[in-house]
Amino acid sequence: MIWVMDDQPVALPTRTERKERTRRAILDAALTLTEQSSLSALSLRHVAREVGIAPTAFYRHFTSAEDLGLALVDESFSSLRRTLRDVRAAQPSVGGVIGPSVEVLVDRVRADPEHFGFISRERVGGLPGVRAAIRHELDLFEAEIATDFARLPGAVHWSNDDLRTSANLIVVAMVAAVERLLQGPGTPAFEREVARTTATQLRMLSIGAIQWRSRPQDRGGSGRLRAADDTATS
Amino acid sequence: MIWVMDDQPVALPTRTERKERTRRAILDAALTLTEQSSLSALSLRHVAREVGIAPTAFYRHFTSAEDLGLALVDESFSSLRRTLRDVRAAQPSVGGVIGPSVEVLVDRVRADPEHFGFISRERVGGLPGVRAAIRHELDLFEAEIATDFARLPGAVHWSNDDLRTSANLIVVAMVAAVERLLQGPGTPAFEREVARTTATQLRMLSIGAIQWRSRPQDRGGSGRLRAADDTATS
DNA sequence: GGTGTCGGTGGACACCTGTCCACCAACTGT
DNA sequence: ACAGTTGGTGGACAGGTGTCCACCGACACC
Repeated sequence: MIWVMDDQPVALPTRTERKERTRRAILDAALTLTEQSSLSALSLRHVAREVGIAPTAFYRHFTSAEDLGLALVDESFSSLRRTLRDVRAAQPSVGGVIGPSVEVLVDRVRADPEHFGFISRERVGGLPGVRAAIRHELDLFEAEIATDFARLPGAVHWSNDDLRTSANLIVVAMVAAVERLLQGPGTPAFEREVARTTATQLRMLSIGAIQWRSRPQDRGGSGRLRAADDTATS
Repeated sequence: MIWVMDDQPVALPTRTERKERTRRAILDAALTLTEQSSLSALSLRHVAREVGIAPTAFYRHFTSAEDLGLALVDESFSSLRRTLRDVRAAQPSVGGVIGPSVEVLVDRVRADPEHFGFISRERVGGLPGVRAAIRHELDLFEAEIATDFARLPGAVHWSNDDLRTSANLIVVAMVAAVERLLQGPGTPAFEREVARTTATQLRMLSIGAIQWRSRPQDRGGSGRLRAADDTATS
């Protein structure tokens, strides 16, 4: 590998710097190469060719494709996790946090579609270890949302089960929003439409969750199915 | 290929029957072989070996792997579509349809996890044609649910946008339920837990959707973001 | 009863795959 | 200044891949 800048060889950076650089190049190459397929179908030789190194040099950085995948999962979530935590911390109310959260999510997806595409693809059907890592991250996120709910005034009477159940659907809706963003056209109008739809869904859900939990017979999370199935009609 | 039954050669079935039989065998083999990976990573030779035919014989039945995938999509949805339609037709109310629908879904997934696994894996990141076919099926389903909503008394005032938005989240929640069923342990207790959670989510959502739509300022689906973001708090 | 259709065969083609190995050159710490 | 660590090389290996081709033999139809 030759290091040039402005067509002139530059002072060679330190060894660890160079290693970090090729590591990044491998991660980026893997990200672009899995754009149209999945990590399990990723060819190690393709990555090497894209990066410009010999195939075996890959093993100097990652022990396996799964190892690479785990690094990508970590990378993908770290920035989003931080950003969303900031947003939620700045907003005291559930209703107030929905708009900004969705906006942040849409912004992040636009800024870095490769990482989100990778996550949404490997979330199902990828290598088991990678899949588990993604599920763990989403579970953490779900738990954080449930904690937010629990902090609301009057939340002391809500069961943990129902907290997790509603938080789960929120995460599911956000994942679905990301998938819609990635599969649809990248136009600003489409992004706005998805943001609007998702925000509406989350608001519907929080309204319903609050009404639902305020029913006395549902406190305690006993697991019993509701006797009256048609409470939501008319 | 040799046709035997009870260790005795039987009367050979007609040619079209035999063709249909190997076609089925190919579909089944593809289904079991993609269980751990994705269709795009499916080896045509593996399928042939599993079925017990020469690799090239595959082309007598399908022109490509994508062709095979489309057949599997069709197969996967046809039975579920029929069953769910029957359930919804038999129940006049939204709340009343939730329990049976979830039960039917769980039953179908238990009865045929391979097909549902295939769908949930190929829904994202698979071959583009297959992905599009799955999305189309889910869109149809979403439209049917929206139509059901529209038939409810008082629904004339609801905007089409909001109908689709809530129907979309219902489909999303059901897809997520299927994924949870497939990734978790197949125990009856777990299945009951998922069914209970999903039913709760759908009920929360329908309650919220009804409350949401009854607000005058939200009729018409103009696309304007709500001015008051914290309507759902306290 | 003869003829043509058709599901299936098996070999060959050119290419791609992950991983092992010995080797190298240059950066690093002493 | 030297020895050791280390990122990267390139060839070789034993397989695996999709697809083309000529060919076969039995069922289907006139």
